[in-house]
Amino acid sequence: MNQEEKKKMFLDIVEHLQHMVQELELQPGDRLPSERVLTDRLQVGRSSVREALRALELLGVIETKRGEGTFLSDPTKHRLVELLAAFLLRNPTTRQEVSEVKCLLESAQHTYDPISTPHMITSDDELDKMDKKMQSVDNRLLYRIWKLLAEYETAAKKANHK
Amino acid sequence: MNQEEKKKMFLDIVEHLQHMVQELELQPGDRLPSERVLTDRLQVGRSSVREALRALELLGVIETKRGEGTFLSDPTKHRLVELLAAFLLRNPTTRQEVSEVKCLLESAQHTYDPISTPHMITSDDELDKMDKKMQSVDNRLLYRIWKLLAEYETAAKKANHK
DNA sequence: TAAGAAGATGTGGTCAGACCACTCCCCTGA
DNA sequence: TCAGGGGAGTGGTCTGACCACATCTTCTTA
Repeated sequence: MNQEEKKKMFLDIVEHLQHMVQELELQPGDRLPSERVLTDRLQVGRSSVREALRALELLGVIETKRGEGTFLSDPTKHRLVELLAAFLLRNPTTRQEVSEVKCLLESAQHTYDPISTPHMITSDDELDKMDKKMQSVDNRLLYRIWKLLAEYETAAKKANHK
Repeated sequence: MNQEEKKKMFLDIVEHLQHMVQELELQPGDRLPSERVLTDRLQVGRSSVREALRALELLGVIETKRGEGTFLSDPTKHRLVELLAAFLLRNPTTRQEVSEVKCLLESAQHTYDPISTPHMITSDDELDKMDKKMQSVDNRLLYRIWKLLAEYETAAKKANHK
């Protein structure tokens, strides 16, 4: 049956906030409704609202200032990198791998060219092939980072087409 | 003065949990202490503990089962991408940066050579210069990933010398 | 004796209320 | 005019109280 109904409150609230940001077209720096207002509007306990807000804060999606309120934060301040690290570096990662990826990034300072976007991947099939190629490179860390970025790019593309 | 002290409780707890996982070498599927035990052990309110746990749950780091407990989940199942995507997608700069770094990593499949580790950085001074260079590349994501790896590398080196 | 029922215990889920610390703004009085 | 005080609003935290659910224990009964 519909055992899907039993979603957790704080997840509902996270979704609700996502929609709110989208529909009101809130910009970075804009203020969100206060915790008490949300509590009242959503008819849930304040603790549930806070659990949702704190989760988003950990992501770096929002910022809170005591005595002032909750604000949508600058998208460039997301914590993708730090959180990434917490996950990826927890897996067995050799220093060798870290050094290699680091050197690879350093090479960018010479070749960097924002204009050229060589060979954009378009089809799922193509993405699959690239995945296999990347996976075959003997550096798990490299692959994991790439994979994550690829997923992110895919998600971005979908949202854009919409 | 040290106004840095005023870190938020739930962030402290998140860190504490990260360390706990690391030091006890908990594996995916292992159970974490119950909310009440953590409350007692850390001498904080249960609500603060829950805010930290819910944040980690949103990330997919942990899973909770009512009546049973809180468990460390499979790191590959994190929900970083969907979550961040929902909020950050509309920022063209972010998207651009993701694509660029991804392409850069893809270039590795041709040039990859595990043996050559060109020009290992050794001194702090050298690291500083490289930092400035990387920072000047017009891609914040690239810089942040590099920075993180550099820090990791440094930490690993120290731990090794010790 | 063995199977089932009932209770005890422990866990996460949620809510309500109470303070605290801080920021902002308006209003008063010198 | 302007410096100061105080109220109102906001996030930060703690406590206690339930509920729903899972597991283990114990007791009852066939």
